[in-house]
Amino acid sequence: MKRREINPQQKVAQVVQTARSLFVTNGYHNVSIPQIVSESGVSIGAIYHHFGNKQGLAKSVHDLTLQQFQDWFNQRLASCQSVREKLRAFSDLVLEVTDQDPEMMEYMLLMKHGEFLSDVPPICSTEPFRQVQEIIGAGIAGQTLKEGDSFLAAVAFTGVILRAVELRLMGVMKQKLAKVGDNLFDHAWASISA
Amino acid sequence: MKRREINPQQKVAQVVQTARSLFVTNGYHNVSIPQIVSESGVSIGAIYHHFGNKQGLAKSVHDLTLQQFQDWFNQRLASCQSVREKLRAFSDLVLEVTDQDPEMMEYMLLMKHGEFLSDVPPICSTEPFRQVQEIIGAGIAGQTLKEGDSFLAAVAFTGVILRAVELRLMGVMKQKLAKVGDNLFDHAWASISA
DNA sequence: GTCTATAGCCCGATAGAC
DNA sequence: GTCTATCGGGCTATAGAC
Repeated sequence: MKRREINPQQKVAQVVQTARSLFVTNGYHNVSIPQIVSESGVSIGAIYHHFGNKQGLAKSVHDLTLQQFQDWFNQRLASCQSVREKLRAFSDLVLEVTDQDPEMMEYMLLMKHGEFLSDVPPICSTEPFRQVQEIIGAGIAGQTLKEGDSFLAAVAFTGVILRAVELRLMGVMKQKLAKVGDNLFDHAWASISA
Repeated sequence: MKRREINPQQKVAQVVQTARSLFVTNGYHNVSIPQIVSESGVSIGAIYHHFGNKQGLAKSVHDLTLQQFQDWFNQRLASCQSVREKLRAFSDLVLEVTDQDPEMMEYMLLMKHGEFLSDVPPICSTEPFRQVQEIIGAGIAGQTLKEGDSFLAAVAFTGVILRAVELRLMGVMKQKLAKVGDNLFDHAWASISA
């Protein structure tokens, strides 16, 4: 886990990863720089050199995390045709990430970014969620989906999926989400299909 | 707002209310006792006398808030017969509280209580949510609702409603929830009905 | 029960050697 | 670029008068 680093880029990456993990587990304000120093193995001087201050570090964590999720989503969307396939791709991605890298999902879904970062929009008004609404809007226009407001339909669809993710992250749901993916998607689809 | 208090009970209540408001707006760790002192008009000595420490104050805020929500829910349930009526009562209560006392709803839904209170179960494994699952379980047994796991169905139903609440609280949704209550309930109901 | 004053701690950030 | 040592500030909690 803590292999010796010589490359400055790897040191930076190590700090970012440690920081996200600690932020998610303990909350931003419960994490001190000295703590990040001891868990990452990078000195306080180096951290301030690279990130300026604690908030700068948080911004890096934020940007890198969101960018990665968006890249993954676009990658999967590329091989989808129908509205149903595209929404399924969203659902699958979210559930898989939750199972395999819960800290990433917890960072995106459960942290109150506004408490420590100013001028970041809520995650859910971010590109991937805009895309989901667009897909659903197209489905309504094409009469695959029930008529009505596309924003509300997107709320309903993502609500079913993301609620399960939240409950899983909070430890209320015991089983892996992969096991209930089909079932969950059926509910989500039923909430919006024509 | 800040009328002079003589009754100690009112002082306590004043502190609790101020504290919840500040916790919700700024986050627990961004709120200092001196800040609560100046906004509530109650001295630091009195606060420590009544609540022991900052966490004791947080515990009072937590218990009082949850108790109030549960009382309201039980009150409304009492006059409902069918599964659909009961679930509608849940939906209506949640949406109304969000419109009328968003701070209360934000406290319940959006705060990470585990970060500052130990040994509190997540809100969603709390009595009202247990009741919703029970109602849905009965609906499945009575074939009003689609067959399947009652926990997952409860996730789906509450997901649709609570996602809308979250988005409203985060400022992503602009309109009052009362305006979209019917629509939202239709989506939520569609996700689980037979 | 309520107040003021302050102790004691830990944090974020900086300075400056290497 | 990276490090250690340290400053200044704001916090929680306590002490003790009223």
